Amino acid sequence: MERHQLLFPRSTGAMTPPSMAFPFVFEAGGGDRVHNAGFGGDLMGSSLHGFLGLKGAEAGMVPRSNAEHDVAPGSSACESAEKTGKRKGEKKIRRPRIAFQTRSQVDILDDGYRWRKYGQKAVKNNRFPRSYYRCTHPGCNVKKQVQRLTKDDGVVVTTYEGTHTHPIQKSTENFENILSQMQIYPHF
DNA sequence: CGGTTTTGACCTGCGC
DNA sequence: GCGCAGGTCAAAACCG
Repeated sequence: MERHQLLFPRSTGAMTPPSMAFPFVFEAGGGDRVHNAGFGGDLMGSSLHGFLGLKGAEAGMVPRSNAEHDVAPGSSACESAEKTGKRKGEKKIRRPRIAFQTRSQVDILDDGYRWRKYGQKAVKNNRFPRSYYRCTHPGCNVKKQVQRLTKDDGVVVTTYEGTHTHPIQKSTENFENILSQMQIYPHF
């Protein structure tokens, strides 16, 4: 698999079938600098309603078998507990996840939220480590994973998990440029 | 000095 | 049951 799948969880309540997933690649700034891109804000209200909002979404999981050796969503999310001190005995909470690719020289695209890195891990079948970030806003448990593709180190896969419970924290006007350059691949 | 990053250890789920 | 791989914690280091 080359392209990562972007999942738009629907409100149907049914598990989103893999066929609904489509790769989602946008390229920004000719691959030069992307770090001023920002999500959220107007984005949610216009072009991609619910992109990071994911209101009421539930599914968004890709079956492990579908992901094979690919990055992000295949990783079956152990994300077990909410890490409030204990890890065991809690049920699995599956949050909506969105994964997409960007072509960028930098790993971190600035989506307008503040993120704190809490881990980095080498993953199999990938030369590049995966980085784990959490939204620093109090009470907001949104996480994201960032990983560069082995096959194309110009491509960064970002996986968002969860819903921001607060407004975006800084201007996202740059991101609209990204959106306008966004490329959606209807098949993969 | 407060917030962020780094990094090794630890925990959990899954496949064999 | 065991080992592997992925995800998270937490202390120390780093930086503005």
